[in-house]
Amino acid sequence: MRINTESTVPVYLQVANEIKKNIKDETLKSGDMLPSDRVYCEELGVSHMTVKKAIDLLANEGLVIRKKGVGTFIAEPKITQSLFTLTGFTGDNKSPGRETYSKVLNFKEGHPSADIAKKLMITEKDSVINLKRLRMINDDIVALEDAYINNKNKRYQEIMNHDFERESLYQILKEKCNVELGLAKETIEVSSATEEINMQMEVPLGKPMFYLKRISYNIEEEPIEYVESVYRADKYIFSAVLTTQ
Amino acid sequence: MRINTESTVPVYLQVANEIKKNIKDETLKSGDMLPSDRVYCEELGVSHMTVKKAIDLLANEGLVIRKKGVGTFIAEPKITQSLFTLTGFTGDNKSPGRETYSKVLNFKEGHPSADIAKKLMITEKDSVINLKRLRMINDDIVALEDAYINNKNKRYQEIMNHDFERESLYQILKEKCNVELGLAKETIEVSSATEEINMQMEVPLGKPMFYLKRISYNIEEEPIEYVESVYRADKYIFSAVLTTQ
DNA sequence: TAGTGGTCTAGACCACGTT
DNA sequence: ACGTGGTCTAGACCACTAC
Repeated sequence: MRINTESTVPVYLQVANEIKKNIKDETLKSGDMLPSDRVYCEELGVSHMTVKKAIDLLANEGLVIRKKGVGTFIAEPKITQSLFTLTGFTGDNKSPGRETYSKVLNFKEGHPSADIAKKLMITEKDSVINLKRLRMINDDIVALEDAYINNKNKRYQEIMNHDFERESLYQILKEKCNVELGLAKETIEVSSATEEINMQMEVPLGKPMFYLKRISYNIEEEPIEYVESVYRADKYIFSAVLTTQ
Repeated sequence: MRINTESTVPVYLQVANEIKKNIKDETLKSGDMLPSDRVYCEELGVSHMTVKKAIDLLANEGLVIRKKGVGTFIAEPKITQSLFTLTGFTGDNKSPGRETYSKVLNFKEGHPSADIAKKLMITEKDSVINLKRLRMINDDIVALEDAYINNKNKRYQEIMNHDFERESLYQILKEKCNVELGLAKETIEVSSATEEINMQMEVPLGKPMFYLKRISYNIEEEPIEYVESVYRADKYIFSAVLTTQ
């Protein structure tokens, strides 16, 4: 690997591109540890900050994973998840060699904020159930899901009797609450990891993340659920099937 | 604005959060110019690199726009585009006060690469039409679209007679080539701006971008078009309507 | 010419995980 | 204790834009 200091291409980009090539060539393979930042510094005659900027770029793209105090590793390929089915996380990711589970961070019944009430088309005096879960695949935290279920007239109180580390919310809604979900409206944008996300998802501050918002409706077109989710953009590819209508 | 050097929260994040607050408070409004990096340095007693890191974070989220040699400005709200309709860019963004147009970067008939041929289910000897366009909204470049149209047996040769700075590809396919599009399969991921994107879209290197890939099929389920697009993640929100099937 | 953001350095210190 | 990545500095130089 050589650096061309005459080039108009910034040094950090030249470094990033070289490492990218090695990943595509499979000179560096999934799981391999990269030489440390300091090694690159000496080898290329470049400063620490410049090497860091190069490798951080790759980390943001999900090509590489940085572990503080350990090293930098070539990442596994991204996970593809369908946007198009309402089966939720558990259903979407059931495939061999991939174990999915959840960690419940918050689970309680209460009253909605003005914002949530509006989205569920209920009042602030009605009941909602908040279920906040970390979503894991093979011990990696890949998403944080914060769901608010429209529990007007306590009709879905049954939900509180279940354990959502093991059970699927959609399945309980369907089988125990007789909810037939119709459609859902979703938005997807990119933002960077906040302090809260940094703490709870163990993701570096400022890393680009997918932010999804979804309102799910039953077949009577009544809003049942509002969810805000954050997915790791370095691990996820979303897929969708579009129609001409 | 004050910096707490005792805090475990990095200085650059404290700076970013303070500016974020000012944007949400509307102390700083859409279009306003921020104080320059150097002003923040002096005011906060912090180095250039640290201030830059803070403001770059906001730029990556699309809250702020940096213009070299000019200054940093509060951004307009993001644009929402539906994933769910196959009407394409022109159709999606037709709304009052928003003028959309395209700049053609490449438009020619030829033979596909092995990769493109496979996706269109044709051979490398068949004909494809490549149409590469910059997509603009009110003079801003918001996307780069690189489309390959399956022109096997030269059946859609008519396409070459049109001007796609003005006309819509989907409309020509429908009206002039009698193509009835059925469904399309799309994937969405996040990656960072390459050198090519930096040059053609006038976007800073390494900025997170949406990368979309789409294969569109006619109602006989024959692949008609393969498109790779790059959208500015700081300007776009995608929306979709999901069904239980 | 003056001011802006973008890149880069050489060195410092920290927090973390492994040994 | 050692090596890792993460943060920060003080200063340098560049390319770009506006005046």
